[in-house]
Amino acid sequence: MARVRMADVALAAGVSTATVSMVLSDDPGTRTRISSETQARVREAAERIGYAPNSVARSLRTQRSRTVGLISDTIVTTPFAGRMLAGVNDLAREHGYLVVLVDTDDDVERERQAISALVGQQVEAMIYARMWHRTVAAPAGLPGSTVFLDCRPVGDSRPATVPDEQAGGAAATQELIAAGHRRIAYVDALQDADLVASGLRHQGYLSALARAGIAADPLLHVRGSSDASGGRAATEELLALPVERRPTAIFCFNDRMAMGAYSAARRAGLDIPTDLSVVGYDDQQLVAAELDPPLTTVALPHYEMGRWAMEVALGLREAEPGVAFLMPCPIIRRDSVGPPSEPAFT
Amino acid sequence: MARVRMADVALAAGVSTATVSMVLSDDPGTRTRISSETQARVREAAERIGYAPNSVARSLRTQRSRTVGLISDTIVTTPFAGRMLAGVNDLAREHGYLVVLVDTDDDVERERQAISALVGQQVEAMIYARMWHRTVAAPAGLPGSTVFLDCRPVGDSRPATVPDEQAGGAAATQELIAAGHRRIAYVDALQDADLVASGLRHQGYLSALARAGIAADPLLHVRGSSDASGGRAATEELLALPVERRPTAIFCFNDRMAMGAYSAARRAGLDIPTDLSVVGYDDQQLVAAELDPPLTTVALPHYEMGRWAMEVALGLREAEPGVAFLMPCPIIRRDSVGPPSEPAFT
DNA sequence: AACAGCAAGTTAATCGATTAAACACGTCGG
DNA sequence: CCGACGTGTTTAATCGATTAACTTGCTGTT
Repeated sequence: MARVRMADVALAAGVSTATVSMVLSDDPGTRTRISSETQARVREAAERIGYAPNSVARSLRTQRSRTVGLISDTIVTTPFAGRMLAGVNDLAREHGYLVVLVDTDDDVERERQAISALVGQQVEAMIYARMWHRTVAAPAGLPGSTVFLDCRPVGDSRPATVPDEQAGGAAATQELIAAGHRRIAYVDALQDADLVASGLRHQGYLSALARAGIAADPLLHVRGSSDASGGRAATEELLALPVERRPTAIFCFNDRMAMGAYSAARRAGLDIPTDLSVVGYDDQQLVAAELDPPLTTVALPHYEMGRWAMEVALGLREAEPGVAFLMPCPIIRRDSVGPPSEPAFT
Repeated sequence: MARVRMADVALAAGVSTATVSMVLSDDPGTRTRISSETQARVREAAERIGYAPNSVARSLRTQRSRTVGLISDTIVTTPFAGRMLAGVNDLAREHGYLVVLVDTDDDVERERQAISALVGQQVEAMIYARMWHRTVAAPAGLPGSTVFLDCRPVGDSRPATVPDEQAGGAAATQELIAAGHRRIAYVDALQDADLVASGLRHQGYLSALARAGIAADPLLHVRGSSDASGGRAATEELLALPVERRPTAIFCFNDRMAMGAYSAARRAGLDIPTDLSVVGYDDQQLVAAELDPPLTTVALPHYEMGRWAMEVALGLREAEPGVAFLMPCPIIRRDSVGPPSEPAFT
């Protein structure tokens, strides 16, 4: 079961390995032309004895591995990972690259090991991905050709891309304003310096309100843990407000909190969207679309960010140095937004 | 920015590259012993000039790449992928292996390319994963060391692992029987030859019923599309039954269908678990636990299957040839199961 | 004195492909 | 008839590490 080498093909075709190499890597750059007769003989022989090139040897010789390394903190807990990976992977495949994946589980020592393992593998580029939008201190040892995905490296001018959370927050809020709402709550996550998304979405919310000439009511900015139970508790707090201060619409930090808002509304006997409109964030797979009614939400552009990172990594696209590329977050309209039940007057 | 090679270390330490190689790969198998003085000098030099081994060259020489290939159909659409990948990846890391990931998007031509690319990369083993439990015709070109993950190759004796769906279906049903239910429905997916899980879970359901001496009522086996809307429609069908034939508990093919069952129950004014008990399947991340009330379900052992496949691939575990290893599906108890509202009499 | 035995290294072949440079053999213009 | 040139192919160096086989210089034994 010994693998068939180029030398075997050369032997079978009665030529030298140089000829075989030139024939099989048939780019026009091959200096000299091989007679088409010889070419045919070589190809036939290669086919017949089942030759498959050894890319390890090729990589060593050419110093090009056609491989990129992807370092991520956790592929495990987030369903977004898939979309990001898919973006990276699709682009890699389209250009004949292979992706070597390492998950560090957010452990600094593992990260160090992963980086040196990938550098040792001669990866041509590296993508450093976080599964939640964060600012990070770029770890040592990352090559110059590193691209940061879903994180901003501090004091580092290498390319990076993150979602445009602020525009997304504004779009979500605008969606509610456009439906006629004036009392719009923001159900935020708990304060966390690492969770940059929370603050940015809030800024988007405030700016959309300001643009529409609506004064922000601090009572309508509530917080909870960023899961269904937190969203439910925060929403219950809002619904306990005296009726004239109560929101007619809420924008939730994420889809899981929106699930909680659905529960709270249901328990209060409120129908969505008749009595309360809800907008989420993330467009979580198998969740947002499956809620009853399906949730209007803002999508996190993971697939697009993955592609972008890979394009930059492969040098197919220039990135402005020093600033993270803000990827737009499109709003996904479903059925959880309607006009306010009592028309809003100024 | 030229990479530092072993020759540079040798020069810096005043020894030959052979010595450097022996020192740095410090396994006891190194035939001759190098004086500890020289060892120290080599290590110091390597450290000082920042030597990192070139694993491409090493792989070429040793014919061992310490790399395994993972071929999957779709990492994109399923949130399970992460758990499977995590299992594969954790084990790889623990043993110093790297994972090269290729997603074929279920395209035969891409699959062919992926296989030959991985073989060319000299991967030491290959894992062929499907994201949904299926039977597959093993594609040509896969090396003997391939392990099948979440799929059964037909007429192939290479190792494979799939979830023990039948035992899982029985466990879910048993959970409801133990709570006192006798009229237990199975909300199944639509018939689909490829979806082996559906039939197996149904068999488990039937056997648990039989074991408890409960006659299966064909009216209680309904089907719908395998998402929330299908689950909802199927559940509505069940709730439209005359009260004495109506189920007091339902076992859903998956968690998304269970979400639909929740909607249907809610709209019918039924409380879960007081008026209706529900058990799901999959333990879908960020879904099952976030429902209100949190859903009791059967977990798909993706992480464990990923580890198992990698253990077998690395030769750390023997697999019985010709039969797929059935990985147990543990039941995850949450709050959607309670006693039937009217005590069940025989 | 002769030599076995060992410790501590070194030399050089090797893995499988790529590629610059050399070579062999026409052919053609002057 | 000679050299210049073109065409088609081969030779051999190279990528960076590993490792079998060999060298060198001692020590200890008979």
